[in-house]
Amino acid sequence: MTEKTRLRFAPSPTGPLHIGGLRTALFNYLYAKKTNGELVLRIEDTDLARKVDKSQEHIEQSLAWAGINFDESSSKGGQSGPYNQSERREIYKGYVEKLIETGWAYYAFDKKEKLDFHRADHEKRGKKFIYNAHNRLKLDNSLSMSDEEIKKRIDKERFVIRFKTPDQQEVGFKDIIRGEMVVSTRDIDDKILLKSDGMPTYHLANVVDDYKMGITHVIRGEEWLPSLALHVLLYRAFGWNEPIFAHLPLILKPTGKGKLSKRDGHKFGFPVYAKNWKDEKIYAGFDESGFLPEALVNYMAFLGWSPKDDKEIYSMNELISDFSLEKINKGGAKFDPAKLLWINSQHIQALDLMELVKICSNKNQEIPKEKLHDFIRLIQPRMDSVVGLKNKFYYLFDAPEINEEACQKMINDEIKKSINSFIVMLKEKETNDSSEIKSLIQDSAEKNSAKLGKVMAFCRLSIVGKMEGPDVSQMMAFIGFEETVCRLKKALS
RNA sequence: GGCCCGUUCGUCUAUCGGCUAGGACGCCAGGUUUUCAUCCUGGUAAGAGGGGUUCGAUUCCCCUACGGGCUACCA
Repeated sequence: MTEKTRLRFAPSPTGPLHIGGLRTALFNYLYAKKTNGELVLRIEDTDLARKVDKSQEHIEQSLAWAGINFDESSSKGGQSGPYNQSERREIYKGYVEKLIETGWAYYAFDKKEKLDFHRADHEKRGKKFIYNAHNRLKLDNSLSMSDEEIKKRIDKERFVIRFKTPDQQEVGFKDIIRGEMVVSTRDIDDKILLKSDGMPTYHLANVVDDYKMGITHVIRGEEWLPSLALHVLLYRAFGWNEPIFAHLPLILKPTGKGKLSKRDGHKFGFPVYAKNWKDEKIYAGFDESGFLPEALVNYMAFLGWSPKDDKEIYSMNELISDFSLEKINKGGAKFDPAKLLWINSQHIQALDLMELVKICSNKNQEIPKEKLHDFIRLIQPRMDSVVGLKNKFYYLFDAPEINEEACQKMINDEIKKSINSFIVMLKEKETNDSSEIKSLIQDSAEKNSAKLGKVMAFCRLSIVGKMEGPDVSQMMAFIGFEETVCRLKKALS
């Protein structure tokens, strides 16, 4: 029983990797690491028509950015390859033939139009057309044909291979998150296993690959729960032990209801992708929007999972050590951009200054390199994003517009005198040292019997244009005494 | 429509029959900083509804409501 755990993340390359997929990948990664197991990246590209160029690349880059590393994948190699399902046709073909031999599958020649008609017709009468024991003998398949006829037809006709769902049977199985479940085969149809283009459907490919790749735990989204019974039946038809299943709750839209979709990010004004995705438009990624990968990972882990205690700010390694499948909950979780931002700010605050400077350096090219270090030191406590810094703290680079009304309101004779004497002292001293500047302000306020708080406030208004920003004397030191004098004079006039 | 899954403060969640229902984000108020932010302290606010089971139900069971997922030669 000391079998090594093996997990997999198996996205389909039909577009960019969004946060739901990333969260599934993360939970697989966390559990694999937690149990000293292995993680496989498998690409489920069996639908040629829906395959999107650059998608696989985007998926791999996103995962790498988030710090989710794989032991085996198409780019990394491994013992269980190939890792793209499109390269595994022969494997599936072999297994599906076994199913035919053992009577678990059969050929079907039904035309799509005919099936569509049955479905529409049933719906009209308030019924549900289901292709299984209920009516399969009335349809165009190999179940009522001689071997000879079957051979003849598969030689010249397009066909699919369907699973022969057992009749009226209760299938029992277990999901780690939901517990025991029972489904009647009456409600399961004879799913297509092999499509007419020779490609497997998800159900077949998934089961075969999970078996062939030695997967011990399948952690995937809740949207797969309805087909779990089918998958279990497939394992049993092959005579294989099924892995342990865990179906994760869905990530929902922040407002209203429903599964968070790819378009929602655009609609609500926050990213849903790890990294930018370009097609006709550019869809923002968390990376390019100023989120730290550790922060996103931290937030995602809390969407559907919680630790034993109240700790909330986690590094990846801490997540690994505290993670457990048992603490995953059942209900869907709404995506909350405000909380993500807070977690991001917490991770930024915890960062070493040099490291933060390095990160910001790449993402804020418009800020002169020689100023970056002092700038970041100044603003770190009020950062919640690592991009758009110059825009947010523009007054540290360019003189802001003077708010005359506010200046008028605030000023009086004592303050005016204090500021003037401060200007004189500053010009004389020519200092850019913040503590020296601070004592100059104090001196000038004292000499003119002005309240230091008021003088400070007026300085702030002059430097920033409004009542925000870092410490006054530190800002003055940053913009330099000449610029400081200039802004103060402007505010006085 | 059918099948499946779910439902605790606005949001993420704790509670595994004893609850004055705890924490975090957000919001509000105060404090620290003779300035701003960080930070600290406090406040706000919840177990969908109805039946059972039980000495006792947020917790277990049933029904209803609501939400979601699936229902393709998509994954």
